[in-house]
Amino acid sequence: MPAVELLLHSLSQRDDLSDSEKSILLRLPRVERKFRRGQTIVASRSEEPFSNLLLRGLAGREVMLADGGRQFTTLNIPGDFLDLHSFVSKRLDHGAVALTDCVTQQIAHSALRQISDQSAHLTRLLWLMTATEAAIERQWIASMGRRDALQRLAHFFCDLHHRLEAAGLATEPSIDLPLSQSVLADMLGLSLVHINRTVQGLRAKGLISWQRGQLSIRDFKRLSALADFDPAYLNLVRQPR
Amino acid sequence: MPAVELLLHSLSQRDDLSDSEKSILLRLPRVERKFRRGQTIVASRSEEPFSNLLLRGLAGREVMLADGGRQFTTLNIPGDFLDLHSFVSKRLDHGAVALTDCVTQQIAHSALRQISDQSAHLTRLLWLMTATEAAIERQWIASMGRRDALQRLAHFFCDLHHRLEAAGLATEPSIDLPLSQSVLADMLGLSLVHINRTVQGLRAKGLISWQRGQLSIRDFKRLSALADFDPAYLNLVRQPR
DNA sequence: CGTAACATTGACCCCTCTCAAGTGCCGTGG
DNA sequence: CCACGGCACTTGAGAGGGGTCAATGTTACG
Repeated sequence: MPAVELLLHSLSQRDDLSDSEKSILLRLPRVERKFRRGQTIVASRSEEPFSNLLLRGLAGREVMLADGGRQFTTLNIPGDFLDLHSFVSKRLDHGAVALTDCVTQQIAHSALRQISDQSAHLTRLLWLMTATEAAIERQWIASMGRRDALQRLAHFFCDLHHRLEAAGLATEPSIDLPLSQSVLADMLGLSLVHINRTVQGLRAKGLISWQRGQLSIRDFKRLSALADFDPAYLNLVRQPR
Repeated sequence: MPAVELLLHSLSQRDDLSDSEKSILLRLPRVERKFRRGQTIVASRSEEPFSNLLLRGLAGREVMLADGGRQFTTLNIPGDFLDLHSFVSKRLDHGAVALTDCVTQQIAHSALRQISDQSAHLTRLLWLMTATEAAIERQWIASMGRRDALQRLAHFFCDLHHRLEAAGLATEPSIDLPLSQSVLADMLGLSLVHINRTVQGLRAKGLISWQRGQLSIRDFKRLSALADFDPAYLNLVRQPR
């Protein structure tokens, strides 16, 4: 499925799109690019004249600290923009890294600018995308501040599963998660060793299994309860915006 | 200074505004409301038909956890919208609380809708405001994940001072910060006791003093270095958007 | 001058980190 | 077909940053 249809799917879940709006999106000029795992998709502080829509793979927004520490602020899935906000902020406050092999489509800011000038409604929906990402990141803050390692990991898995499901990429309780534990550590602000023990903790409780890049959620109810997870922040409600 | 002029000031720092754009902002209908310290300004999950622009006081965005834990995700200062994103997301993913006595101006979503339909440029600038807030929150994540208590507090003070300065509310190295340490603890994801010891740590190093609600930054250079602080994420650059 | 809210201190504990080894898997080359 | 290296995962032991509990100062204010 081409990335723009993923985008269309994602927007359609939040509001109705007219035929002309759909065709504006489908006719968006875009340039496809491939990245190997570990490659930087957009460098921190760069000022590119386009935004990247993720078509395949998983990517992360990373903030590097002076002492070499790394912290991811989001895990992006197909259908997400990695840096839609650079359309308005121009300069990126973080880097975007391919966590698996990735395919993106670059959409020129000039094209987004045309949408912005011509369709107020589409503009609001794109704005909504950045707002939803901000809401996800806010939950992330709550996790880092007030949830211990077990709850934090549980919340991460719940969030990810819900988003993949909404994107139509997780029909079953099982999802593709080909990430190393060291990446997970930098997502959740924990050490590699402790992530390992925490994953084992969730396995021991019978809440998940995770092997060879396949994550299965064995008991969604108990996992959500442990994580104090409530998907309301994902704005998955279709209504006029 | 009326809140809308604070808003105008804030937008003007990021791009030039035409006279007609200024007058659209200045003519925005708005309703002033006062809140006492501790009052909820907007309840979590509420769906209000307006957004709140903070005119005076300090407010926080709070996420409550099931176990009674509280985590703030942002400290808002005068000129900030507390919930501009509710214009597009409709339902709020967090609460907004008055941390001191506050005055806000409520701006109806219908009025924002008119701006959105009539001025693509102003819409992009409002969008930029939410994007900048998201960038601030991303730094918050990096802090919670990878900075220890001392660095985290230092980063918080640097961020706050820069934002107040940009808003024209901190001409000197000294700023009003009438917050209790218990609020700070919930901002930074630390315990009250540890915040107390950390504040004393910064004082002992001669980096700050903080008494009777007055925070003085004694050595900005060393404080920034300690915190690994770089204000680029605040988007304080005037350029076409 | 009594009370409430906030700041400070001490003692002890535990969650998570760091350091250091060891294991298992897989692709490559001999 | 096996040896080898690399990478990710796992495990153990010890240390420390930060948490909790509880008491004591301090300040503001009615």
